[in-house]
Amino acid sequence: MTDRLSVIFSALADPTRRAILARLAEGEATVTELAEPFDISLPAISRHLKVLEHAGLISRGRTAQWRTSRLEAEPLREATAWMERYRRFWDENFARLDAHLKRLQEEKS
Amino acid sequence: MTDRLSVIFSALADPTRRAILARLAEGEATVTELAEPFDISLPAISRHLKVLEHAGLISRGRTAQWRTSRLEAEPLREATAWMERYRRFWDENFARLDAHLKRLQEEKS
DNA sequence: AAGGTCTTTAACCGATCAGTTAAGTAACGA
DNA sequence: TCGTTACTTAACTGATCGGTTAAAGACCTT
Repeated sequence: MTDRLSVIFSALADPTRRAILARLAEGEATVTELAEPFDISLPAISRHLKVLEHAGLISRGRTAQWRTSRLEAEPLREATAWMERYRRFWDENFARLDAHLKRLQEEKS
Repeated sequence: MTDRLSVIFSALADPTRRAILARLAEGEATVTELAEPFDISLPAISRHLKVLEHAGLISRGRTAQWRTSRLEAEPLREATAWMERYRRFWDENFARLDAHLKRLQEEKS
């Protein structure tokens, strides 16, 4: 389980970690702020953050004694890209949508 | 870890299971066929299939002594939908793309 | 009914996971 | 320098995970 996608998906497999990401979508936050909504200890949160950081889903900074976390969604793009391969299996309008996206691509160039 | 998304993401967190899904994208297959590329025992594959089935990522049928698996990508749609919330954090062209998709929606109605 | 093929279940094992408490580290403020 | 706030590391625990081998089902063929 050393590959990138596995690390990303298993980071996302935990509801606490997904909730942390949701919170971070609203802006940077310190460890204590992130811990506040949960009924688990700070060390537990600290390790969740380490998992998210390891997956590249957050980056961390230090300001005085506070360690701030910041959302980095690039891994989500990778995970989404992997799933896109299966889009035709669920999306009836895939062909149409695909055409639109292709058009958009062409517009850009 | 009883929620649907967690079950889906942890099913996807294993490379063997993702490879099985990739194989199934090419069509239905029996357990032995699915096991063939891997260097692990049949019971191990059998349990991977149970995990995928439990996540709703495959459905299974019986034909004589063969149990065929079939890709069901709906959970991938759900997972993608969850990640979409973060799209603006990675996709520079999100606004533009979003506009296009909205236009597509309106066309449909 | 007996034997063969395909698959699952059971029992076990070592590793990893998510949590705990207790102790350690880092930076500030008096 | 001492105390306080913020966070991490260490050591432990019980549960889950991914694999194994051995035995049990399920269905076909003869």
